[in-house]
Amino acid sequence: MCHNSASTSSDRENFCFFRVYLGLLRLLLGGDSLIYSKGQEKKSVKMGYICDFCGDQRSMVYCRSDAAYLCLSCDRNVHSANALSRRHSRTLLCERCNSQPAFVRCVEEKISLCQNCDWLGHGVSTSSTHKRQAISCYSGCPSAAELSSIWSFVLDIPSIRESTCEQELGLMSINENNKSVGVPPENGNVSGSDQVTDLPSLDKSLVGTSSVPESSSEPPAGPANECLPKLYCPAAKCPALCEDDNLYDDFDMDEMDLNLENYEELFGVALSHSEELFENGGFNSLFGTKDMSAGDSSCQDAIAAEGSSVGLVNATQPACSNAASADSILSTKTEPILCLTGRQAQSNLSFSGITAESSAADYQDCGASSMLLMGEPPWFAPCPENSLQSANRSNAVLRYKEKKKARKFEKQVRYASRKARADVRRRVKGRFVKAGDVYDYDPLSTTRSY
DNA sequence: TGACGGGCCCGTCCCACACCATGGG
DNA sequence: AGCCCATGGTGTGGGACGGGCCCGT
Repeated sequence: MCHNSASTSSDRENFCFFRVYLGLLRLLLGGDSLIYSKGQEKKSVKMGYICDFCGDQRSMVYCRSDAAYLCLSCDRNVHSANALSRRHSRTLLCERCNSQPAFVRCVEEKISLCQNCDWLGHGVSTSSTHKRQAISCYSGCPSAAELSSIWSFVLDIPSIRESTCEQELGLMSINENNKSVGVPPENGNVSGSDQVTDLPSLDKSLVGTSSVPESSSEPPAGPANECLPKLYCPAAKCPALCEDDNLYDDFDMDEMDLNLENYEELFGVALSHSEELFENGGFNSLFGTKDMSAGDSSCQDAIAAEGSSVGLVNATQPACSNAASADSILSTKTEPILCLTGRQAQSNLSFSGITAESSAADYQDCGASSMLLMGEPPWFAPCPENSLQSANRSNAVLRYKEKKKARKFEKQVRYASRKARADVRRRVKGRFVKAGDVYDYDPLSTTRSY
């Protein structure tokens, strides 16, 4: 049942705005429960939020940008409205509390859990040894099958498996990047992307470091790397983003802004084919010009800033981190599929695959997330402030603003002959005058006829 | 009575646009 | 043969912005 399948595109766009407004109301009124009627609140407590859009189905995913709880059908419907809504990062809802975004999936219990529920369920019991997978965010309008490609367990979830709105698949494309956080194949037998049983390196990796040797210019070998083949970008292929710490100097905003044409290609074709481009080495073309230009200038700036801050860490990881940054443009936010045990690094884990120190500012600059404007949701891990990176970012913003201010939109003269004639034409108060009439400005002699 | 916040007004700055005659396309 | 339009410097209108003032709490 998909009662809103006939809703118009404008309905869906209006819904996005409505969700931002609703999210603001939620914040102002002090909690979700105040938004819902008593009956609804009761319902939400007992069986989870109902879909904010159709108000009928149980919500399955949470959209941060819209601050919306949606069933899968409405999720696709709403987020297929336009290119911007397709970029919204969504994730599964916690199957235990049904109110917060799922953070990991317990393989043993086959249940998706938010941080709190994960902590409550696995923190101090024998179940703490349960293998758990980090749950990826996604954007675009993936089908259940596509979701299963980023969440291997997705078909375990009946409501996803039974999703009935497949008719809209034509509108949808998933843009996953399967971003790796660089967990090394410690035991040498980690198969696929799932079976990592420890987290010692996770902490670092999630804040921008990488277990990949710095000197390596090739994708790190090993099974763990298999989760990022579409994302990895050799430094040589994206020098502006990867090569050195002087990222901002190489990052030419002018070029970016001058390539703002052809949005259709940017958001339509390029977006849906980002996966191909990654595979075919088109990463540079994506991030070097067109796709990055697709974002607004502040967004580009945010990307540059984040790229720089991450770039301080090492030369390889930025390729991934920048991709993760740019995924706000490419609509490709996915976490690596990791299997977690223990409690390590939990406090540093960031939702949606964005490092803690970068996510807030980036999203705010991009204007993409109403959640950020309204304050972090309670499940959002606290962001340890890195003063150095903040300074770098501030400097980058300043440089960008200076550059933008100094930018000259030089007029393209199509007819040089006309320009030559205009350059010698006499004027009165800037206006051309007839030949022989009095003038107050002669470009050739600066004399006046009166 | 002083402090504070919000609303209103005014001055300044900035930007976009119209205006003009002419001649090449 | 005739129409269209691009060309550049200046004036002008309107919006943005900030500071000051007033009023209510």
